[in-house]
Amino acid sequence: MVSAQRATIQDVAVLSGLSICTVSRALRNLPNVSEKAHRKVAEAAGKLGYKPSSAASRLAGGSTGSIAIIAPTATAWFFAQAVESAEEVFADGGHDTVLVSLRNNADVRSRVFADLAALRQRVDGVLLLNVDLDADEIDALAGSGLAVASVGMSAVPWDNVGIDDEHAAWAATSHLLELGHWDLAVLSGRELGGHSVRTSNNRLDGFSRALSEHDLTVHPDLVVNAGSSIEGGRSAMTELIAHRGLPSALFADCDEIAFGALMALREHGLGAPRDVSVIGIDDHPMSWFLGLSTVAQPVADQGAFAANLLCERLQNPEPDHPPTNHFLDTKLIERKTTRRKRRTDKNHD
Amino acid sequence: MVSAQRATIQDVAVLSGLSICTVSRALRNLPNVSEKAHRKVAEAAGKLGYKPSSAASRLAGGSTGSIAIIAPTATAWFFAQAVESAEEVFADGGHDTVLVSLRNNADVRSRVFADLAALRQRVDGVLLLNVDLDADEIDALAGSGLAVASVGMSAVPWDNVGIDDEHAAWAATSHLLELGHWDLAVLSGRELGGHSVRTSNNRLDGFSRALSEHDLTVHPDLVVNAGSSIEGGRSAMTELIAHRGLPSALFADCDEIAFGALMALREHGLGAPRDVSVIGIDDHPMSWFLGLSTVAQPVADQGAFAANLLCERLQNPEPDHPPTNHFLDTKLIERKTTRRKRRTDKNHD
DNA sequence: GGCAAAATTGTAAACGCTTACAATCGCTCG
DNA sequence: CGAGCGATTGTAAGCGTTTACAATTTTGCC
Repeated sequence: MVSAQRATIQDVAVLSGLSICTVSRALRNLPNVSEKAHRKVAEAAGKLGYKPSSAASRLAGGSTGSIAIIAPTATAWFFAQAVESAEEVFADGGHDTVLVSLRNNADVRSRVFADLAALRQRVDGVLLLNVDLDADEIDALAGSGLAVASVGMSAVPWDNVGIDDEHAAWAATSHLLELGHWDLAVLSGRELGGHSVRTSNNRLDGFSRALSEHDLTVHPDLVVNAGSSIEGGRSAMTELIAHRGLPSALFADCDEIAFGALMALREHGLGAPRDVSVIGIDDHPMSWFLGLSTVAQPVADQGAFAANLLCERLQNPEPDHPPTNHFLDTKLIERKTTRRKRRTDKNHD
Repeated sequence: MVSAQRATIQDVAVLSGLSICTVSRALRNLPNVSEKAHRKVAEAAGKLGYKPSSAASRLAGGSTGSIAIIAPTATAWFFAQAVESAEEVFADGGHDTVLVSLRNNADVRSRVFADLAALRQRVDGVLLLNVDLDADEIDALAGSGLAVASVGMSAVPWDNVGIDDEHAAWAATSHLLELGHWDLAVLSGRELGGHSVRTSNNRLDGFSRALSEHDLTVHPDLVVNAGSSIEGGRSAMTELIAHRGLPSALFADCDEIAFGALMALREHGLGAPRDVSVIGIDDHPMSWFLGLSTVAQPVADQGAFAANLLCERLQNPEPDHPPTNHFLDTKLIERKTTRRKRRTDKNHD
């Protein structure tokens, strides 16, 4: 079957008794190929174990056979999950996935978006994970000829899937508020190495809304940037304690930040919920163990869903049905790091 | 500078007043190009913002400009770290990185290794992360024309970097033994979806050696497979407790497994070190917080180091200096989940 | 049965690069 | 001063696809 040398479309053409051109069309399911030709080509290709050369295809203007996943970082739990699930979908669809980590670095990010033509040359599409693009970048991407889908974005001219971040944060914050806490701090992940994170901004909005519904306003001293990692949460919490003192309750942008915050508390001889109530978002596998209250979100589903959307667009590029936006459900999980504020709780002023 | 249309080598040739061929050679630093030609080409290329088309290059037999990272899974902490650090090195070296997750799945794995020619067509090299290859696969890879480097392998005909897994496990186990524990169980990650994991096998060896140095032997009932995740550790521990009862101490193949084990203990109303001493390997960011004793290893360094080795091989393929094998240091960190066995400790038989 | 239109198939020219091989250049040396 | 040689540069033939466009076959209808 499979010879030492890779079979080319030429071989398939000869074996099937058709021209290269017809073979090419049959292989890509283009119209104007007879049933019979289709069969012959399929058979010949199968017999030869033929796989098209993505290099040649790409060079001639066809598809590249690969898709880029662009993520702010690859190490955070959320991204690792989303990347893996998307990679699986891509692989099953016959696409290679090229991983582009922005490494929380503004330079890297601008370099990537500065030369979309270069990217276009190497991949057919892009899956964006929680990258906060400005209007120009959105336009550039949309007009680049690349198929695009995203996770955790909004108001973008392509398919998107995510959760309602504003709502999730609102739910988490409201939970705190309903427990009687009013001196709330946020450990936000909205800024990461010079570029902002869409979801975190939305979560911050949800946080403010919950506050204002209780006639409270968010005090700048009480929102501190924490990156999006355990370490980030730890140092942000340390900073918060040092500069501002302990709040009554804490909303962490994601569970990993919350973990870091819990660590910092422990380092100060403090704990949740005794000294502060703490809530996160994610439902990381460790959260149950730590008793962390959180808002659960389906992460792998988001990655896979968006990846599927992208694959579909790639398969039939014609039908210009408008971009869709999907929200997956989240759920408040009350565990042990949040509790009703007591009169005896320490609290300044 | 940069026109709407991408500059081709042709454009550079015209602008520099040289032939395409000379430009091509100059760009790739091949011999037999005069100093002057070099300068002219560099200048023209710079002015045009020229970037070679990887598709064309690849098709014509040149490099593809990308490197594959093959990992058993992309979600485990170790792999996410290693992938990110390697990706950074590759990106800085001008390579795209295509991520191939074996998804803990034997089928996926054999599909990948069955058609290395296909892979060769799409990437210049491969970075293997803890994939346990059999002799045939090693030969196939080594003879595929792909540049190869690996993390966590050994006895392979290409550059490798890792830690001394056998020693790390020996150190962890010896620590347990020295604390007076002799009824030891292992939560091993050596089998993952039908293919084995090199490092875990080595760690198991280290475990046995430590045991035999104390005139103990490993009992089959006491090594249970745990995959390589928190969930895996949790269910493995649950199984261990159910089928065999609590051991005196536990060596977990990695910290995540240990986390899972701690969870399972908690679910049974048990805890470490009160009811079992537990130690892992990694020094995951959460380990400090949980007081997990462990053997720390530098993960990002391993990924970056191996990636650099691979890039170097790619840059000058000629010098056939033999493959190198690098061991990075590990360090036993004694925290709170391990303690001296007491006479009052529960223990069957 | 014959003709136009529609459907199918084939021809050949890109796509942008690498690389044998040929051509040229500049020297050295007898 | 010219042959001869090595260093440099150029020519042109691929690499394996895609895709206008042309050629051919089939189909529908009168």
